[in-house]
Amino acid sequence: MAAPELQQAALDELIASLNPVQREAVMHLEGPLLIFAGAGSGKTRVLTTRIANLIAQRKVWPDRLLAVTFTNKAAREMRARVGRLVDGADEMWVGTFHHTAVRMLRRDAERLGVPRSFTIFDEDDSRAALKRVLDDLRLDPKKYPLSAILAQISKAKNELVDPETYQVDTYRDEIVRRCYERYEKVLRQSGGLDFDDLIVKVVRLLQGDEEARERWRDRFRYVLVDEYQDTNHAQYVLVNLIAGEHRNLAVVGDDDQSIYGFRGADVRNILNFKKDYPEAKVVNLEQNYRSTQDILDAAHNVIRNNEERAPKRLWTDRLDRERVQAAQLYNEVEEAEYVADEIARLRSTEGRRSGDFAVLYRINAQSRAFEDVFGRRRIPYRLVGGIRFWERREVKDLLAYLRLIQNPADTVSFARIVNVPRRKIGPVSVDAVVAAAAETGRDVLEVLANPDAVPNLPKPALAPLGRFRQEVASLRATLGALTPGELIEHVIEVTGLEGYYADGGPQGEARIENLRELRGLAGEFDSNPDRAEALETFLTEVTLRSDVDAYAEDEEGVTLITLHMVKGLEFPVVFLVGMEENLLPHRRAVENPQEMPEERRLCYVGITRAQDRLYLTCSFKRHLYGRSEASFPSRFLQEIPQGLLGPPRRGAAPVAPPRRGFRERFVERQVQAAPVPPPVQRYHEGDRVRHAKFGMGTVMKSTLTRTDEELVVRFDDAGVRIMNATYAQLAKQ
DNA sequence: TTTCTGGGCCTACAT
DNA sequence: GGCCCAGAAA
Repeated sequence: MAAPELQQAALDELIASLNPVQREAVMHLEGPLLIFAGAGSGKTRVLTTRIANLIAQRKVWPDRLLAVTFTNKAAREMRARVGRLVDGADEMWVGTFHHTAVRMLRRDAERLGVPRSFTIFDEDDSRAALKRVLDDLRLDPKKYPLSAILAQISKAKNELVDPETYQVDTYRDEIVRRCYERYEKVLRQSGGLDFDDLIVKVVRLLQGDEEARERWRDRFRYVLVDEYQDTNHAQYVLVNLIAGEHRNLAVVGDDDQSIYGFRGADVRNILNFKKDYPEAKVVNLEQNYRSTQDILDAAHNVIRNNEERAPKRLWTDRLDRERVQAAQLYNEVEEAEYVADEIARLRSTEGRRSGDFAVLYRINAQSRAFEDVFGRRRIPYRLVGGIRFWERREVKDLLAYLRLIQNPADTVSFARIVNVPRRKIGPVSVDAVVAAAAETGRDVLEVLANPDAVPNLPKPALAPLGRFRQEVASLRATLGALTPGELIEHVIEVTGLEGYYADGGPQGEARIENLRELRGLAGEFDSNPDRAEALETFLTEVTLRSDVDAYAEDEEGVTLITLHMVKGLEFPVVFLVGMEENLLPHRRAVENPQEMPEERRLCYVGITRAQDRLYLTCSFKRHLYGRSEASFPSRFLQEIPQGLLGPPRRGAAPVAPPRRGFRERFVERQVQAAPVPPPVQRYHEGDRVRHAKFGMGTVMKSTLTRTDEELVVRFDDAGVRIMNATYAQLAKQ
C-alpha cells in the first residue's frame, strides 16, 4: 500500500487529467448526481476517481459507501482501482444488486422470517419448483407453459406485486395468480429465494422494519448505482429506500445502452431521475476515447432512429479513419471463414494479436460455426457464455448435494438428486416424501428418519431411501469440519457419482472432468476457517456468478460473445455478425414492433465496442433451429449511410438490398418518408466558421446523412457542438 | 414402480 | 439440436 501522500498526489494528477465535464462529475460529492455516460466516455475512471475523492476530501469512511455495479467483474475492477488511490477500499460495499441484497439478507433475514442459511434458487430450480406446482394443480402444461408462467411471476415480483395484490382480469390471470401463490409456498417450505426474491425481500425489509431501514440508511451515506438504465422497478424502489432521504445518490447510465427490458429493466428510471431529484446535478459525458469517428458515425446513424431517447451524440478527437466494412456471405460457415480470413490478414499485416478480436452475435447458437471454423484453422478463441459450466447437469447435481447438506429443507435439491445415481427411487416416492415434508413442516432428513409415517410411500422405496438418508446425514455431519473442496471430494466418494456419469464415451469423460473442475473452483474458498460459512459463500457465489465475471482482458484468443454480455468491454477489432432480419433484430421484435428499439440499442452496443476497425456481416442463407432458410440484411445495416461503408474485402459481396417484391414478402414494409433532395457536402474538416451565438469555431467533421449534413464543430469559446448544416446558419470564413 | 426408448415439440438475451 | 412425455419392458 502506497503512503497516503503518494496516493494524494496520484489522485490530484488523475483529477487534473480529466476533461472538464468529467471533472465536474468527480467534484460533485454531496447531493444527487446523474451522469449520462456514453459508450467509451471514460466512465469507470470518473467513478473510481469520484469515490476516491469522496473518501479523501470528505473523510467518508469507505464502509459507508455503497456502489452497485452490473457484474461482479465490474465490482472487482472498481474496488481495485479505488484501492490504488485511497486506503480502505476493501471496506466499501461494492457488488451487483443481487450480491448486495444477499449480504443484507444474511444479516437481517430472520427479521423477515427467512432462515439465515436460505438457498438461492436459480432459474433451473425455479422451473423445478413451478413444475411441482403445475402438477399439483393438475394444469395442462401445453395450455400453461412453464416458461410463460414463470415469466409472469418474475414480472410481478419485479413490479413488487404479491399474489394477494396480483391483478386478475381474465381466467388465465387467476390461474397464474394461483400458481404464483403455490410457488411462493414451495419456496418458503424449501427455505429458498429465487433471483427476484433477493431484491423483493430487501425492499420488504426496508419498508416494513423501521429499525432496519434507519440502520441501513445510516450505514450507506453515499450510494452509487452504475448501469442505472438497466434497473427494474424493485431495484429502483430499493435504491430510493436507502438513498431517498439523505439524497447522496449518484446514478450513472446511458439510455441508449438499455438492453435488459426482457428482465424488467425500465429506461424511465434514468430518464425520470430529474423528476425524482429535481435538485440533481446532471452531467453528460459525450467525448469518446475509444473509437474512430467512422465507427461513432455508424453507431449514431443507427441509434438516432430510436424516438424516445435523450438527444446526444458521441464525438472523438481521434483523426485516423477506417471505413466500416460491410459484407454479405453465402451462409454461416462462409461468414465464419470470412472472419477467419480477416483475422489472419490483420494478424500478419498489422501485427494484431488474437486477443484484439471479438465476434459479437445476437444468440449463443451462432457461436457454433465460429467454433468449428476457428478450431479447424487453429485460431485460438475464448467462448464467453453459451452452455454454461454452472448449468451443466453434473455440476448442478453435485451442487444440489451440497445444498441439501447445507439446507435439508430444500426439497427441490432433494428431488433432483435422490435418484442420482440411480437408487430405484422414482417420482411416486419423491412426491410422497415432498408432500409429507410440506404437510408436517419438517425437513427432508426429518421425514426420512421416520418413513413409516409418510403416507402413500411405496414399500420398495423404503430401503433405498433409508440408505440415501444415511449418506446425506453422514455428509452433513462433516459440515463444520471439511472445506468446500474436501466436501465435494467426499460427496463424490460417498455417492459414487463418477461411476454414474462414466459411460465409456467422451461425454462421460467430460462430465467427470467437470466435477473435478468444480472441486478446483471450490478450492478458492478453502482458506476460510469457518467451514460452514465457506460453503455458504461458495454456493452463493456459484449461483450469482455470471460468465463475464471470469473474463480476463489480457488473455489471448478471439472472444466469442453475445451482444448482451459484451456491454462494458472493448476490442480493437470487432466483427458484428448475423446482421439479418429475424436475427438482429430478433424475430420476436419483428413480430412485436415495440421491442424494436431495444434491438437497435443492442446493435448500438455492438458497434460501439470497436476501437479501430468494425466489420458488419450478414449471410444470404442461415441454418438455424435445425433448418436452413433465406436471410435478409438487417434494417440496421440499411440505416448506415453508404458513405461510411468501405468496399468489401476479397471473397465477400457488398450488402445489396434484396430485389423488390422478393423482400416485401418477408420483411414488413418500411414507411417511406417524403422524398428529399440529397444533401450536398458544404463543409470540410478544418474549415473555420462563425455561428451567430457560439462565435468562431473549427469544423472537426462533416457527415452526409440521408437528409442533411451533420457537423461537429469545436468553437473557440463554446466547446464542441453537433449541428445540422441546414439549421445552424454557419458562415464560412 | 422404476427404467428405458422413441417421437413430437419448441426454439433469445441472463442475474 | 435439446427437452419432455408417453408407453413398453423389467
